[in-house]
Amino acid sequence: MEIESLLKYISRHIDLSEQEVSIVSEHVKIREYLKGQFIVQQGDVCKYESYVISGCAKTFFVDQEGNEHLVMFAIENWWTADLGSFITQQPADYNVQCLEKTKVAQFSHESLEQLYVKIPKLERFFRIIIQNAFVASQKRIVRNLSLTAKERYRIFREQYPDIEQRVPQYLIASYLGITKQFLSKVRAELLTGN
Amino acid sequence: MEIESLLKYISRHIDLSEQEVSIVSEHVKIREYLKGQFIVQQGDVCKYESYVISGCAKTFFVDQEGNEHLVMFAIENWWTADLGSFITQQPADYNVQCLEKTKVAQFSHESLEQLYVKIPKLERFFRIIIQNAFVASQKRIVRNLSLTAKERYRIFREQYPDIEQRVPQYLIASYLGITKQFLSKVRAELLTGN
DNA sequence: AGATGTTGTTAATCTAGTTTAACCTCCTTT
DNA sequence: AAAGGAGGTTAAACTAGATTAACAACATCT
Repeated sequence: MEIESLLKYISRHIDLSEQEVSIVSEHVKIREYLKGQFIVQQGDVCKYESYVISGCAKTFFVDQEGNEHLVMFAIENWWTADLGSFITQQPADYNVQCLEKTKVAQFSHESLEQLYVKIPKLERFFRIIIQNAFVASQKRIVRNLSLTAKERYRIFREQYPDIEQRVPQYLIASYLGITKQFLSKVRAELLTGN
Repeated sequence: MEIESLLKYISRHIDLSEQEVSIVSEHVKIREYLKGQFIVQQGDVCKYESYVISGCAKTFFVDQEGNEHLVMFAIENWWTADLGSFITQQPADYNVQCLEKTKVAQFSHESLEQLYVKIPKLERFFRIIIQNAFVASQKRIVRNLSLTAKERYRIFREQYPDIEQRVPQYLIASYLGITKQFLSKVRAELLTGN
C-alpha cells in the first residue's frame, strides 16, 4: 500500500507498535493531485500537512507586483504545507502546486492533534523533522547572504541533483533569488569557461 | 529566581506539575556571560541550547573572505544556539556572541534528552517553539527574495523595535543582507523624503 | 588633554544582477 | 504542416546595492 512509504519514513525516527501503525493509518488520507492542481492556495486555510509519496510540488509566494517567489520544492519523502497557516488555521501566505501528478499522505489539523494525544511519540517525530527543516532554512538564509548566484546554483545542483533534473530552470532561478535570464548566463559560464 | 522567567515561558505552551518543574530546574544551568563573550564558537560543538533571561546576543557566520553575516539576534525570552551543531553534536557553523552582559538558562544535549524521557510533554513544547521559528525563517527568506532593502529595513523596525534600539546599525545591515553604508543611505531617505 | 577605538555618514566609482526584447527549440494541438 | 505554447538563450541598456575612502561624533583609556 502507498502508506508504507510514510510508515517507513516515520520508523526512521521513532518506533511504532502494530496498534499505533493502524491508528496512524486511520488518521491519514491518501490523495492524488494532477499536474497543475493546488494542494494549498494563498488566502485559503491550509488544511493538511502533506507527505509526498510520489511526484513533485512547488511552494511559492506571489508578491504585490504579481511575481512568483519560490519558497521550496517537495519531492518523494518530503513534507509540504503552509505550516504557518496550518498551525494557526489562518489564511495561507503561500501556494503549493503540483508540478507532476503527485500522490500525498495528508494529516488534517484535527487528525494530527488527536494523533498527538493518542501517540505522544509523534510529537518527538515532528519535532525532529521540523528541527531539521529549520536548520536547512537557516543555512539557505546564510547562503543567500554570503554567496554569489553562481555559487548558490552550484550548491543547489550538488544538494538536489534530482530536483535540478526534474523541474524547469526558471523555477530554480526563482528559488535561488535570480532571474531566469541570469541563471541562463551563469549556466553558460559553468559549462564553458567557468 | 532567574529560572522563573523560563518556567513562565514554558507554561505558555504546556502545563508542568510542581514535580516536573523541579525536574526541569535540576537539568538547567544558569550562566552569565560578559559583553563580547562567546556562547558558541564556529568549529566547536554547540553544547547548550540557551534561553535568554536577560541581555542580548548575535548569531553570525564568518565566510571565507572573513566577512560576518548575521544569522539572528536573541534577546529576552528567545532561544539561541547553533541548532544544527547541537542536535548532531558536530562542529558548529555559527558563532553566538553576547552584545551585552547576558544571563541564560542552558540545557545540555544530555540533559535535554533525559528531560524528553522524563517529561515527554517537553517534546511538544520544543516542537511548537521550533515550528514557530521555522515559519519565521521561511518568511525571512521570502522577504529577502521579494522586497528591496528599504522595505526590509522598514519591516525590521516594525517587527523588532526593541532590537533596533539596542544593537549597532552595522549588525542590522548585516542581518538585512546589505552594507552599513547602504543602510545609512536608506535611513537618510526614510527620515527625510521617503 | 590627547590618543585610540567604535559607530555612523556621505560621496564617487564600480558591478552583480535586472529589465526588455528578440529569437530559438521542442512539444502539442488542430 | 501550420500555429501556439512552454521552456531556454543571448545581448544591450539599466539599477540596486557594493566598494573604497574620507571624515565626523562620541566614548573610553592613559
